[in-house]
Amino acid sequence: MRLTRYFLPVLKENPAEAQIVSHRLMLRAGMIRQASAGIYSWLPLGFKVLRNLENIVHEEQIRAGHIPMLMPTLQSADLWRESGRYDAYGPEMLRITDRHGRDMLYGPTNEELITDIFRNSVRSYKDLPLTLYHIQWKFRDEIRPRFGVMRGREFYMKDGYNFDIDRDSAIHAYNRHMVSYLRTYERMGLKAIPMRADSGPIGGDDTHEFLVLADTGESEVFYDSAILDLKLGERAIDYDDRAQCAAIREEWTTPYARTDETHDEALFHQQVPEERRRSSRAIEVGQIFYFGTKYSEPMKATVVNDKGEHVPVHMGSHGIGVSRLVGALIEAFHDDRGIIWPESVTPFRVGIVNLKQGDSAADAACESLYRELTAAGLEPLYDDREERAGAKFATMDLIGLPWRITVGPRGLKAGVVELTSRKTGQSEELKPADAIARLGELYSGL
RNA sequence: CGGGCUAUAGCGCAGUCUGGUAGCGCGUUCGUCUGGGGGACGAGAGGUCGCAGGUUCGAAUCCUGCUAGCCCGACCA
Repeated sequence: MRLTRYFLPVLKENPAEAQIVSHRLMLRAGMIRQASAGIYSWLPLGFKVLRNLENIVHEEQIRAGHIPMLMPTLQSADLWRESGRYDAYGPEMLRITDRHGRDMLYGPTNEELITDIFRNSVRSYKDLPLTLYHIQWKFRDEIRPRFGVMRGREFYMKDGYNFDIDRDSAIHAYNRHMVSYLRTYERMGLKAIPMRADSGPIGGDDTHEFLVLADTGESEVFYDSAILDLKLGERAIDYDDRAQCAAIREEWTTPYARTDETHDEALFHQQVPEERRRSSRAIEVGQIFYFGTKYSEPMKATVVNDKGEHVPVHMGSHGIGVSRLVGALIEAFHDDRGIIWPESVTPFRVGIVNLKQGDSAADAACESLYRELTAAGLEPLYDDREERAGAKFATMDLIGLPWRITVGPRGLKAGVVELTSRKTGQSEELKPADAIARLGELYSGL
């Protein structure tokens, strides 16, 4: 993409309403604009990041054997009356009446709808296990939206629902989700810690939240620093292997890690030596639940088991806040000049800065780099504006592309361009072809 | 929902107390010079002063009502 043909309305000054760094940077980098309280338009740059995150989530869900679908944002109140949550959910649920006077709602979550779909189509235990998910906009009419997309009223969320014949099988689904979530966050470059949590209005017995440590987080957390060393890395995972998934859950949930809701100071001291005790702020980016037959019983979602008996299915639900993750990533990866995207989620893989627009050698070198990077799938953003070097650098630093190729007459005389890491600020001078090859290596596997 | 605050050009703000030609910085447009970290000079464009009503010869400014947004708290992916 050429910057002169893109839509990137960056701001030099901080908008007054933005208090925390991710909100400020998303506004300044032209990623979002507020439409009303807690509701945002996603401008092209922000939309690209959102899509990248969504793709990672899809890939990891599908890898775990979960099946994508799409449910509507608007739902009928009838199903919610059936589960008893129409009244229980309270004013946080946005209620709407259609022209016929029917009660509708903008879905804050989808347990009822998915359970309805399931019970109308699945009859036999032979169709289980089944995990369906979708990524869809949700609306929760928060009392006080804030922090930009981290705490919006409208938000984009992956929510999935597993249906299993018995508790053991549903617990495997729970463990499998934990593993796939760990992998998802790891791919985004994030360290997300599963913590024992409260189940809240969704209800259930077993639940973990995934938290990313950040000073601006809304939750207070307590954990054993040893958990920070855990990594899935490249290990082969068989999502059908119950023992392996259970072992990974064990590995990640053995070290003490709890939110303030479930924190037990005495237990914390008993289990964790003082030098490894940590407390911090953190951002919740996902949660998994096992809730057994809480919805299947009232909504009569049953299957026939191998003995010919009708039994309610065991369910769980699992969510990843995709739009919130954009904010969480920025909270985790930024400096005083702007955002620093991990390679796996960056909106463009490399920025090309032409230091002297209009200089025939510089222009030609940039055009050729632009063509070749594009052809190599290394999606570049070419700053071809008539701006001075400083302004171009400032823009690149702000929007946070991990790599930058700087092209100027001075270097071109020696036949080199400069490849710079946004993260470290370190540069190396390379021939253009070598810079492209180097970027190919840096992005291999992504 | 309790407490605090804000609303004036795309963004950041002054002007409101004490009513009288709507301003500044950044951005933006055109031109010239510049050219390796938000450059300089010159010339422009851009505003129903959140909305409605009232007081007044005259309202961004005073009065009344409303709306929207932000911050702290309780609540939440």
